[in-house]
Formats: sequence, C-alpha cells, structure tokens
Amino acid sequence: MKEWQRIADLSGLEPESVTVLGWVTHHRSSGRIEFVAIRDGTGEVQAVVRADAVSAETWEATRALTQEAAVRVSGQVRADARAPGGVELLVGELALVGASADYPLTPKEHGTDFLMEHRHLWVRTPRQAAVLRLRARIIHAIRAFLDDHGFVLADPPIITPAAAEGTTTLFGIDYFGEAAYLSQSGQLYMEALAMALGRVYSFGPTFRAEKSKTRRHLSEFWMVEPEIAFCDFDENLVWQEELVSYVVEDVLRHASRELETLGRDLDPLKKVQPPFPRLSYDEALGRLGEAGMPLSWGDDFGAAHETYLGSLFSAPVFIHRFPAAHKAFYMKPDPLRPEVALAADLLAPEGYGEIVGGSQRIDSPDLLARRLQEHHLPADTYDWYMDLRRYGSVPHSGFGLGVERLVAWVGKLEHVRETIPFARTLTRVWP
RNA sequence: UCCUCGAUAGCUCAAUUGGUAGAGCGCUCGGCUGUUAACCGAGUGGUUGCAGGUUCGAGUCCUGCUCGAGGAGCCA
Repeated sequence: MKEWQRIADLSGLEPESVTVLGWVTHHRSSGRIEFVAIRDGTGEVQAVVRADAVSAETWEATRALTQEAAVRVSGQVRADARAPGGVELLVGELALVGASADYPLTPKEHGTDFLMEHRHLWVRTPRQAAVLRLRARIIHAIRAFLDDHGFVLADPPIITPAAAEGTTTLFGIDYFGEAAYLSQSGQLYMEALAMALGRVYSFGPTFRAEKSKTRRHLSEFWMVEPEIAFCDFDENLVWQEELVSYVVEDVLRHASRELETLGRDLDPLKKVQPPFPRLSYDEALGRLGEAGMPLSWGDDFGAAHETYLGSLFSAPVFIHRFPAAHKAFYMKPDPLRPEVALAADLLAPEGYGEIVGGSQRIDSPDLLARRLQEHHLPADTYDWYMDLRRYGSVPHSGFGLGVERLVAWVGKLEHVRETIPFARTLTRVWP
C-alpha cells in the first residue's frame, strides 16, 4: 500500500482511506465545517473537515490554514455530487507541512506585469500548470516523431564564434577574453551533423537580441532544427507537415484535459491533417491583391499579410519560393527560376503566423562561395562550412520549428510568454 | 528604433468642470454544520511612478524623465 496518493488517482478509490500531500489553493469556512481545496500538481480535491469529527489539533490547524500552505491530509475518499470533480476527502487528520503567510496572488484578477513579476508563483495556478503540461506533451511528441523516423538527436553548441546567418542581433558574451555569442540558430552545425548521421535534429534554446516587443517574440526560445541529407525541397515540406500533424494528433489524444482547462476549441485542431496547402509567393501575392492588400513583387509580408494568408485555410499553409534577394545566403535557388529560393514558411491558422521556416540548402561549392561574398561574410569564418561542399556535397534540407509558437497556437494562447516556464523578453529577465 | 495607450491602497480599478482620494478583493477579528472566486458584520490599508511648472487649490492641466502594455519592423 502506498504511503500517500496522487490526487489524480483518487477517483475510484472510494471508500478507501488515503493520505494526500499538497497545497491549499483556498478554503471556505462555515462555522463548524471547513472546505479546503488542495492541489498536488496532479489535480485538485476538496477536503471536508467537520469540527465534531476531528481532533482539536486538526480543527485548529484547519482553522488557521492560509492560501498556499502545504498540508498533509488523511481521510476517506467519497463521491459527492456537491464536490468539485465529484470526489472529496472526508478528513480524519490534517497537519501543516509548510506555512504560507501573505501569499501575493489572490483568487481575483491580476495584471500581466504583476503576474510575470510573480511568475515563480503564477505557475501554481491551474491554467499556467496546464500550459506547461501541454508544452511538455508537445515536446514529447516532437521528439517521439523524430526519434521514430531515424533522426538522431545531435545538439549544436550554444556558445558560437559568429552569427549563423549574419542578420539578426546576437547576445555577446566574454569567452575567456574573446568575443563569443549565444546561438541564434544551430543550422550550419546541423548541416555538418547531417553529413555524418543522415537525419539529425537539435532541440535546444536559441537567443535573439532583437528588440521585438510582440506577443510572438521571446529573447530566449526553444527551437527544433531537423536537417536531412539527400532531401530535396518537396520532401522537406512533407517532413514538416507530418511532424506538425503528428504533434496535433498526439495532443488531442493525450492532453485533452489540458486543452479543456485552457478552453481550447478542438475543432480547428481536428482539421489539421496532411497534406497542408501550398501557396507560392507569387500565388500569395495574387490572393493578397484580391483581398485589397497589394504588394509589389519582392516585398516581404507584414504581420497582417501573414495573418490573412493563414486564415485562408483550416490547416497550416506553406508559403514557398520567396524572392531570393532578401533570403539567407545558404538557401538554394530554384533551378527553374533562380530569382526565387527553395524556402518555405509554415503559417499556423487562427492568426498565429509563422511556426516553421525551412529551405533546401545550396550544395554547389561555387555558388555557396559566391553567396558568401555577396553577403560580405568572412571567408575564413565560413571555411569549415565550405568543407561540407568540398567533401561529398549532397542535396540536403532542413527547417526550424519554434516550440513556443507551436504551443501558443495549439493551446490558443494570447502570448508566447505563457508557453515557457520563465520567459525572457525585451523587458524582463526576472525572476 | 518608431507609433499608440497606460501608471491612484498588497491586487483589480473608480474619482463629474481643477475643489475633503473611494470601492471590491486580500489581510485581522467576530458570526454561520455543505461551501463552490461562499456569505454576513466590523476593522486595516495612500509620498496618486519620478522631477519641475501653471493655479488660491492638481490624481486631474503643461514640460521632461522612468517603467510597463499592445503594435510596427525583424524573425521561430
């Protein structure tokens, strides 16, 4: 027999006597009877304490309970329609494990800044706990899919000597007296690892020092970066849609309780089935023109354009073959149309924007050398990267998936700052 | 970096035309034997973000600053 029970396992145990360990979320008094809501991380249960049924010590301990006090409660499990969840604990004994005075978070509403300032306590609330559980399940699904399809986890360094793409802002650090940077993408390293292991993926934190201040941006976020040898552009898209579909299906099956806590409408998720629609950049321009949002060829999409394009379909949509001029140096031009790159963004529906960005990489050593020059990138820094084309270069592709954006969309959350335990944003590096 | 909005009790907010800073929640005390963010009564609580200005008088008007939120750009 277990010494204590998880609250999630209580249902069905009636009329057994059990012990539960947890925290008091709130309690109500009605004179000679107290109702204490207890949370243990697996669920919440109502403990009922009657003055005439317990010792004086237990009664006094119960009367003195405060919000978030840690307690040990023993009692009989019983079904009762009046109890939230249908099951409650008729208490025989209650003891304080850890006191809690003047808990800052009340059951009433709070503002964003106050909650983020108390993020270490905010995570105790049912909604935030559900988000973190959903995140864990999504990460599990991503890794299960990749592991089951022959991808080898091979993480690139987080401390890097130079910008991977040379565009976005990096966080600099002092590396034994030399300048170094926190990785903003492991992609170039993943290409090297794909030449060694075939199919690889990285799963780790990524750092961007951009002064982005929106509900879609974090300074530190987690990214999955698969890289696949002998994989062309079209196959790359298939991997992406299979992965995203698998994650959604897995979450529907295994995280339904979390989605329910979040009030997530499941119908849009059920429509996420491969293959996803594909819209070329040119076709996208046409759709935007029809919708009264005309752009000139070569223009980048703004947030409003992405939201509109994402809203056209019930599943995520690929926008592919962007003008090459503004894209990363390593992206392969379309052989049939060199002015566009074999790159695609995957836009989530319901206004969540880009969740994946991927491309086929340049395999020609001559073209890659030319691109490095055109982008004014130092040849010596990228010499090791050129080696990948000098020694057995093959067609290869890969993509980067933003974990927090995926979680935000799947959970239909307002802001990515809730999808990670302790968000690092432009204005917050605390707690 | 730019645009918009905001900052009043521990929290969420109110304060009419420039005229005595309030409510709910929290907390403390009391009441209540089935509560559901319990309820009822009493109490507690303020350098109105900071600095200056206008005025008989500023939470309110003006200037500068600080901090925050949303958005743009950039991106996952």
